[in-house]
Amino acid sequence: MKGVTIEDVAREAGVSRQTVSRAINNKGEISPKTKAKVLSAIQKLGYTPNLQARSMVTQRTSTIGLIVGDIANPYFSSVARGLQDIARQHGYSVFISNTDDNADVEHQALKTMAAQRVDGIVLFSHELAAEKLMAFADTYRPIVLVNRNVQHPNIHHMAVDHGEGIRLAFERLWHLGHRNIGMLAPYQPARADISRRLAAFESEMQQRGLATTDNVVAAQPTFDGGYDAMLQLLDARHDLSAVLCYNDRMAIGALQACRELGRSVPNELSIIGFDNIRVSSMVTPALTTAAVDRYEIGRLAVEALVKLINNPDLQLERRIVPMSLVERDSVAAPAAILASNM
Amino acid sequence: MKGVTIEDVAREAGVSRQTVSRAINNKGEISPKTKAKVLSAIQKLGYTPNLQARSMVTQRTSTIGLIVGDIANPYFSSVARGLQDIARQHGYSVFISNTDDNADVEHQALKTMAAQRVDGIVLFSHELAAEKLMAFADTYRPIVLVNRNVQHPNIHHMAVDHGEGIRLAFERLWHLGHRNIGMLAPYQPARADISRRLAAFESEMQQRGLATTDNVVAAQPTFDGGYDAMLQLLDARHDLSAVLCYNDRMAIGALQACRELGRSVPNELSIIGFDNIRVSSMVTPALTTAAVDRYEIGRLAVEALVKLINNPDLQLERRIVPMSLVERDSVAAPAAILASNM
DNA sequence: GTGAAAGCGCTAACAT
DNA sequence: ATGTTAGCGCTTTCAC
Repeated sequence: MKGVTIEDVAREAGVSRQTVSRAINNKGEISPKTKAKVLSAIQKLGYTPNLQARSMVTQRTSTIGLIVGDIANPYFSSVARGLQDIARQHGYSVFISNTDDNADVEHQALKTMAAQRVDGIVLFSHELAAEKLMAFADTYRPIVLVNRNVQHPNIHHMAVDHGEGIRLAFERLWHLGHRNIGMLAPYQPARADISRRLAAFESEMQQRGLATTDNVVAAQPTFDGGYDAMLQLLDARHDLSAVLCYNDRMAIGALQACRELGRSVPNELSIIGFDNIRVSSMVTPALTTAAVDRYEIGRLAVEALVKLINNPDLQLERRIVPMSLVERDSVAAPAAILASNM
Repeated sequence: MKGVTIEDVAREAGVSRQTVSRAINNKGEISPKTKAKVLSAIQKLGYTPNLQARSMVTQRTSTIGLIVGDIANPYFSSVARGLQDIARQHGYSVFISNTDDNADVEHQALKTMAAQRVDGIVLFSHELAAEKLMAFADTYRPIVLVNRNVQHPNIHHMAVDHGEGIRLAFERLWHLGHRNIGMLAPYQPARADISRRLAAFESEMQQRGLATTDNVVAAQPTFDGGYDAMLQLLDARHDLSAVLCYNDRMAIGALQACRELGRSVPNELSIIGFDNIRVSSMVTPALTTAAVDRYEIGRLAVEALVKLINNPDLQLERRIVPMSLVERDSVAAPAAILASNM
């Protein structure tokens, strides 16, 4: 443990503590000569300012908190990376806490962040009751809440536009000439991300005067779910030329089903996933998929947070994180079109 | 921002600050009645102790630092999760910092941790010069250094035994009856993990009187490297019944090569990877692979650290993290043996 | 341009 | 069993 304090530096340099403080923080008037003297004393003694002590008086800790479900989840770890990079650029260190989407743990994590007096919090929380969250926000500094809506002056919002991902995917298919498009998705109206993706699909279809009977199959959002649903869908609708999937795991299951059925992807059938998980680029054919830039989520969140820390009264617009379509090898023009071009 | 201090609580409860402190920390004598009074005042005011202020006097911050190459790397994010879970059990919050394996950034991260006065650091560092690391350790508290050896009283060690992973894999193959075993690995003597895995393989072979000519092929540690190397290896040695790979990516490339060659895995050929990356369980056949429990690395690291924080003079033995063989579907008894059993 | 005094919120040590 | 005093390391305010 190092015991070098500002006092030691002051003595070494033959000045007062305040002068050392000025040299460190580039604040107030100080002669270049004195400053150099102080800096060399700091160097000599290996002094590192004690941020805890500083924060006692400035009421700022230069720390922020990130609360996620599970940092081992690649989604969150990418968000964390983006957040940390930008936080560091702004001079903040970051505390990370995992909740496993448990309400009590979420609450506990918030309290721990408060005890550490972090300057702001980026929060992924689905479980904590809105009133508890609001009660916490009453007593605390800015919070950036992601993918959830709880109105409070200290809570600012960021969200992924799930519908946009589906729209991008749909438009790509439409543009290529697909007219018989199906979708594989779980049926859970309570889950916002699921219902939004599904609603976006139905809305795209209806806008183009396409019927949505028989071309949506519900299943678990897993590899097996996608596999089973795909068999079922192709059985009901032989004419389908493209299938959208709620997530990549289902899409990869669907790919497997096509392989076993001998339906070539993308030549006979185009498949699009959602999320861009790691495996998506490794399956054959590599999966085209709609995705958010997760690093970008972290970046945007911390930039909003820093603004709010520096200006607590600011009211930021709900920020929508853009999505994009990662184009790989599971999508092509429908076979009919290809044939007519020959 | 909440302004409730211990003073406010004391006034509300009609006691002194010290009594409040005692109630919070369960230290010293305090009558149950007073304690209850204080606790209810805390509740009423929504008081949260200021850890920064506490740490000023206790010289403990209840924080630890984790410095890794990249938290978005699933390896590190699993380590981080294990570390955070156990840290929380011990009452520590954790700062995480990424270095991208850059020496300057590693140094910077250490300095930031020092400025935050973390009580201890778990460090993954390959690049920072040993002398700079030692100079830092001179001035600081306990450091647990993973997979690297820098002798210093404040630095304690933990390492993955790469050789053990290969030994486990080799023994499994041997036990099944394999006698013609090859290996795919990069050739980079400077990288400790590579040379240890290779050395372990050669040592296992020699111990059993097996020649190691022609059955090791060097290649990049990638999917393509594994693919190419496998073609080369099978061309040179038609009799091979099993192949060990430096990592899973090479192994998955090797799997692909076998598929194209029409050599069935595991019936004609057994393949074992190393690391247990996510995809390993998703390829066909699912890959048998040697792996460290990454969560366990985090757990062990923080437990060592906590011991050291509580007893700075302790000198801990270098801790070896156990490996295990994750058995899936890419390994079977050699074809010859299966045939003779029919 | 520099220094002295005050105080951030808390606990250790001593007093009562 | 409870209160008082002092001080952790720093910056802010106000003198000089």
